[in-house]
Parts: sequence; C-alpha cells; structure tokens
Amino acid sequence: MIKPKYTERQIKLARYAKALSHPVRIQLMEILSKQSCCYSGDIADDLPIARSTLSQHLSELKDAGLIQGEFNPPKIKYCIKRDAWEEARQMMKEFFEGDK
Amino acid sequence: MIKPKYTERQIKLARYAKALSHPVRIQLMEILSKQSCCYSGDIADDLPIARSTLSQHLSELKDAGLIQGEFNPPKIKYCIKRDAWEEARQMMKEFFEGDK
DNA sequence: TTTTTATTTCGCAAAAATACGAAATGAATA
DNA sequence: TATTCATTTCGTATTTTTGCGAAATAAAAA
Repeated sequence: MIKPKYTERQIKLARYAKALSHPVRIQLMEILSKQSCCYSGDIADDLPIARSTLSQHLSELKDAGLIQGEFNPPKIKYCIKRDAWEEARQMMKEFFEGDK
Repeated sequence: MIKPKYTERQIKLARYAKALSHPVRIQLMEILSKQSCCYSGDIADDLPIARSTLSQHLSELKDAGLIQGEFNPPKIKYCIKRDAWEEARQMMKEFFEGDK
C-alpha cells in the first residue's frame, strides 16, 4: 500500500476551497470582488453575525491570502488580493476542466 | 443592524467548496473526473489514509452530491455526478468572474 | 487628557471534521 | 454452510471551526 502525500497544488486548491467553505465568506468575497475594497464596519451591518465573528472570518480569508487589511484609522480597509484571487480562479478552472 | 440570511446560491456554493476543502477529496475528484468511475479499493491503495477514513471522505462527496456509488458486488463503483459537477463548475466560474 | 470610535483579541462553549482500528454487513465463493 | 472479500459503520480521540460577549487596543476627537 503506497502512501504518497498530496501535491502542493492539491493542498493549495483545498486551502482556497476551505476559505470559501462558509456562506459568509462567499458573501464577503462577492462584496470585495465587486468593489475591490471595503471597510469592515460597513460590511458588518449587512451580515447576520457578531462583529467579533466577522473579524474571525476576515482573518480566515486573510490567512488564505485572498484579502489584505489596510489600517486607515480609525477604520480598517479590506481589499481583495488580486493576484491570489486570480490564482485561485485559474486553479479552480483547471481543476474543473480537468486540463492539467 | 440588519441581519439577512444568505442566498441559496451562496449556501450551495459554500457547500461545494466545503466538499473540496480537503486535499484527499481534491485528489478523489481529480481521479473520478478523469476516468468517470472508480472502485473504492483501487483508490485506497494510492491514498495515505485508512480505508475507513477514505469511506468517510467518499460520503462527504456523496452528501455534497458530487459523486454516487453503484453497488457492483463485491465492490462499489464510484462515479462522478456530471450534472452536479457541471453545476459546481458553473457556479464557481460565475463566482470568480463576478458576473451574476 | 478623557472620551469616542472601530476593530481585534480573549475566554469560553458547542459543534463539526479528521483519523484510526475493530466490528459489522452483505454478497459471492468454496 | 462457512469463508472470503470489499466496504461501511461504530466507538473513540483529537483537532478545528464557528459563534458570542467582554475586555483590550489604538488612534482620532472633544
């Protein structure tokens, strides 16, 4: 029984998928991909979760590399990271199309 | 503070993403999308996990609607569900391209 | 300097995910 | 009928995720 580990690509793709595996994070990325940047507080008003919970979801997306926060006192402006977003899109596309 | 729930689309997309949020499930879908069907045991030999764990991951994909199992005694043949796979592809594409 | 504002971190709890080996299942074969 | 084979389910343990409110932080405004 051979036990190879996963490829870097598989791990990376699973990582991106995990970042998108919660409805609120889908919604966050939809908001950000439309308008590029957003203030955390403005988003919070439209979401059915506590602000501290929102903060955690934003961290999740940040850890996955999909967004970045820019401190713009007293607010924090969150922006999509276009390079990672494009990479995720491309990897997902190839994954679904099977053209490796 | 308005608290709307998520759209059906957001929930569905997150559900598909969750199904793909583990490297072994990425690998499983890659195998299945290439050859359409596969016997569970054949897959197990190439994976770094116990057979019972593989079974759980297959269930996860089945629950998400991405695959189905066909009992072909004494083996079980797993096949990709092309309609759901296509739906996931399309939803993911629209999500990344922002064209709603 | 105190207060206000925006956000995160902390502390906690509940639920879900991941993993394994042992036992159960269900059908074919000896 | 007993055995074998492929796979799942069970029981269990560990880790991760999700969520909240309270407290901490950090900078601007009063």
